[in-house]
Amino acid sequence: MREMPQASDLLEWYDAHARKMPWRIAPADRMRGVLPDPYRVWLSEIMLQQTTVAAVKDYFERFTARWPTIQALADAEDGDVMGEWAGLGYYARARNLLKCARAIATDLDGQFPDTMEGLLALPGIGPYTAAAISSIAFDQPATVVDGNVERVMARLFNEHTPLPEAKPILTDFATNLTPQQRPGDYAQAVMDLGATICTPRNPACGICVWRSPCLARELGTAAELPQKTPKKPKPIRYGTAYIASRVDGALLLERRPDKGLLGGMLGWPGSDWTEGETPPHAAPIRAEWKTQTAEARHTFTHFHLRLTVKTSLVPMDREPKIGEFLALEDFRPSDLPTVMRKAFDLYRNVNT
DNA sequence: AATACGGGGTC
DNA sequence: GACCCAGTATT
Repeated sequence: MREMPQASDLLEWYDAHARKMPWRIAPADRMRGVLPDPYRVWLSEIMLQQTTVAAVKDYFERFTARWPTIQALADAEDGDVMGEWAGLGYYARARNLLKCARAIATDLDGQFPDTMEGLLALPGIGPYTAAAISSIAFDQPATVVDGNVERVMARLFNEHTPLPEAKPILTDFATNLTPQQRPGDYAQAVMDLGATICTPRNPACGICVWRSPCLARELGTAAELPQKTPKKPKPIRYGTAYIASRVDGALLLERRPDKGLLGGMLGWPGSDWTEGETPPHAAPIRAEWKTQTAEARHTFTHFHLRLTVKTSLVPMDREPKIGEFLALEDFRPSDLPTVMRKAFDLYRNVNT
């Protein structure tokens, strides 16, 4: 009978090597019974969906400084929250963040649910995040299964079934390893292991605490696991964005509809983005438009975009057909999603 | 079961 | 630049 990986071994490694993060309570403090604020756990876990710790850190600091409690966030203006989220991506997360904060403030007396069922009922909280909050904030033995855990389990048990088909199998492995003692630290420990030792490429098997029970390590298959079904190539879409500057410095912007790509975010008015060529469209305001030589290039989840940028200087009394002028002092490029900021950088380079 | 949905890091 | 990474909601 093969030896099984022991949660206690992983916890011992974590006690010595836990990464410091602004939302994390150190293992020594957790062992004294200190638990983190569920609000901070929730906020960090939403930000960490599909996003690295390095990318999240500054956003987390700014959010918690500006909105220290769930009630403060629930009371925030939509545009302020979307602007603070700008650049972090997957903007439905920010829309759901507000929905969730308001639901908790309004319906739940400002208290986070401490059950999986209660958490899963909230907007933006799926199986992973519910388990993360349950284990990290409430120290309940829920099993987190993110990409790190999937990779660690696939390697420990040499599971070659490709994802996403393998998900239930890997979840089952992960569930069986989850301890009743210190489940919050354990959850953070497996994810730390995946992020720092059991990495996608060049895993550091030589210094892994689970080195000896790992089947892939023994068989030399670690680097090729987990298997994944191949992804489709990204098509190229084309479009045009219009940056109109009024003589007083105000800029013509529009709030994008709450659904779909970049939903709820501020952006430059423009055409739809389609394959082959820019579709027919009208300018958002009557003006003499100058086409920038360089195009803004940006890659989204499922397509590449080549955005033509047209700019103009318009007089004070001209009314836009689309969007609103935003005073220069009210405009911060950091409120824009990245593709819109790239377009603005193009405009700025020729107007300096 | 498949698709929509960002942005950053690595090579 | 091409390629890799990774949760939730919707359909």
